[in-house]
Amino acid sequence: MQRVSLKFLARELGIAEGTVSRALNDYPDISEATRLRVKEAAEHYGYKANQTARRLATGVAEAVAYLMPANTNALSEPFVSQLLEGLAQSLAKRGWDLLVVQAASIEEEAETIAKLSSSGKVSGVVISRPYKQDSRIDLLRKYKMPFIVHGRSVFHDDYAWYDVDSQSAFMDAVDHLVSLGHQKIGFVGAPTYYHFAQMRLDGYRDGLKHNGLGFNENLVEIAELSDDAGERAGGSLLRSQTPPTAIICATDTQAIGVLAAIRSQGLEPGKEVSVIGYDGLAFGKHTSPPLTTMAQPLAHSGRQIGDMLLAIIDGGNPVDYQELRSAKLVRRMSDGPVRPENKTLHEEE
Amino acid sequence: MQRVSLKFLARELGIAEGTVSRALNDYPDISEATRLRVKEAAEHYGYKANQTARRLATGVAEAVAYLMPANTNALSEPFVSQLLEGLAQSLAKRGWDLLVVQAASIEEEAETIAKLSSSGKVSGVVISRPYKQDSRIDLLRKYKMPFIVHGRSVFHDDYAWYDVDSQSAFMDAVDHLVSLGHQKIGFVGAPTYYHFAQMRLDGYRDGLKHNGLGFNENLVEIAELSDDAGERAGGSLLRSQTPPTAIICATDTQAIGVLAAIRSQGLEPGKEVSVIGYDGLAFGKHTSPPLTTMAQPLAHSGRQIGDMLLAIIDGGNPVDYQELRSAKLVRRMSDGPVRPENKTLHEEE
DNA sequence: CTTGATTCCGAAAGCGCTTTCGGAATAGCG
DNA sequence: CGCTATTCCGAAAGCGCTTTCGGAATCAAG
Repeated sequence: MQRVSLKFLARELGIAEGTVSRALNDYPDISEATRLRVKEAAEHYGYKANQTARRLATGVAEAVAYLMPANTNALSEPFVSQLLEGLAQSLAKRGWDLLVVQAASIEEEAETIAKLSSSGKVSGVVISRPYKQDSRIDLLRKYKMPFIVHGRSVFHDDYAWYDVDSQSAFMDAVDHLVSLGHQKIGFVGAPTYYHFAQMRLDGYRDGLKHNGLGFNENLVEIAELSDDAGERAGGSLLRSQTPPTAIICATDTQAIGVLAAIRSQGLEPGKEVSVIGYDGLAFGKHTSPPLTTMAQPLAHSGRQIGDMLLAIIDGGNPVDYQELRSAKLVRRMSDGPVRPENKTLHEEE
Repeated sequence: MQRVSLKFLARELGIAEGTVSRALNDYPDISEATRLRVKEAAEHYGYKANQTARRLATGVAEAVAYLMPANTNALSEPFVSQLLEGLAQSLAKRGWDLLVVQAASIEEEAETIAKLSSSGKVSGVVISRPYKQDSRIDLLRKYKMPFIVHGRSVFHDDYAWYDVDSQSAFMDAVDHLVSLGHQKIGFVGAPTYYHFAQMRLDGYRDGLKHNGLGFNENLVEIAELSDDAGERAGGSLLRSQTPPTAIICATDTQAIGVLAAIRSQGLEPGKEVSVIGYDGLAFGKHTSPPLTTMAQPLAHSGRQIGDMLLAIIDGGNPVDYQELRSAKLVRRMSDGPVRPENKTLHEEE
């Protein structure tokens, strides 16, 4: 495959291989004249350094890995392709590669990371959606592998991360609902081994307290990250003795399930029961009704994360690379003022 | 990073490096005894071959690349993460890597491919959504790089591909609509430089003919692959002199735009105007009304594609790896029997 | 013109693995 | 027991590149 090698170029130019290499890499001990000569020849013959050989010689992998979340489902992970896109772009500026690796299961993630760092095929990794205590983080640290976490774990002081402040986002969501007159605000959360889930729950509690509302555990349900799970959780909230007039969900995916649950109770989401999601997923525009959500700015997060990782690989101190963005409310149609006590169905368009 | 090397193992065991290597790789000229001894030691010390070195020595990259579609948008490409997931799984069985590469623009795709094959860092590539004449395919062929196409181009006899028969899917969609009494069936297509777009359009025409219906070019609109574009296209169809009573869309993403267009004309999708999408995207369950669609079986397409690619890299004849799946109608709520001439609005729940 | 400092390049030693080749040790045969 | 097959392993040559080291050639300075 590799037609023109260093050796070929060297022979062609009548100079030593090492010289060609140094010329190409702008070593200062090469005269301007031969540097030019070499570069021209390289251009002319279409020389591309064999990356594998270079890697072996230099010991730098020129590649980073993205650890795919173990059990993804298309509905809940639209962020993956965006993230990848941004990452790839960021790395491309340096000619580095992006590897996508996936552990077969949670248990194998440790092994996957071990293999990744001992094989030396990447010089950095990024992981998504950490748990409260994430063994992946410990491992990465132990192996001294540069990494950045897309999200945060409980103790996040000593590594690099990029996260959105979902805690205050959920406070904002509560504030918003309270300003609409809601008092009984339900919460559909995610499994709290995810730290983001804990933070969102905390944000919900904080919001309640901040508005002088009490925390009522009958008003919260924990559900998996799927529309179906959201629907079940929403249903049981609605069927409780004191059903909420508004429900905040940890993710948009769950929220659309809640929308369905509300409808199946014969209630109208956005009118009789408000719901607010989190993520700002594009398809929320097309749900029924369109989903009000706390949108996170995932536009260029991939690129951002890539740049941060590169900086750390270059020797930057991970602690200097901790970035907290904030989400903002995008109102669509699933939230509205609280209704009078006596619930009525289907009375108006 | 790499603590234990071949050399280390060899010294530890008091045998030659080459012997260790051959033992590990199950060469027949190694006695069972030493093979065991070596493997145990490897296990014990946690030896992992340095992949870079191995690649350089063997000349096989042990990696394949996925060429990300140039301008993705989260709504239209939920398939990417699924595909990647399957690909990664398939490759993992062999310990190979999955690279994700993205060309900055269409123009640079050629260069990207050239670089990919001359750098020797991958032994195969997969591309998605080919054009009718796709220069990427020509290039890949020219470089003798094993590849598989996710989709097909016009001339698809001599390379490997995995595709869904959208042409007959669209015939089926027309059949279905006709059986519901529809005669004026509109079509929102995709730009026909995509071959899939052409095939879907053809399928639509075939379906019309098959049902004795004439092709009326006023009933077809071509739109980009986005919800907004779909909405515009749907709107102009609806505002024409002979508005369709049903609209088939080349993609689900466009279809949800069409749903919106119908509503904004004061019409009720699924009742007054039927719409059928294509893709079977999960979020179609949550649109309003839930989207009827021709679902493609993308469940394990990634794994399938990975296996095919591996087979070709192993020397398989690409022509033997052409796989055509079929899509099937999943009825949700956006299709229904044709309404009487005089359109009435909002008359029933 | 000699000497010491510079500039520039060739030679060679790796990086960690694979693979070929040849030969020592062992086995099989007459 | 001598001879040819086998079995098994050590040695060494790469893979294509980087990087160190030293020396030839050029320069500046005395």
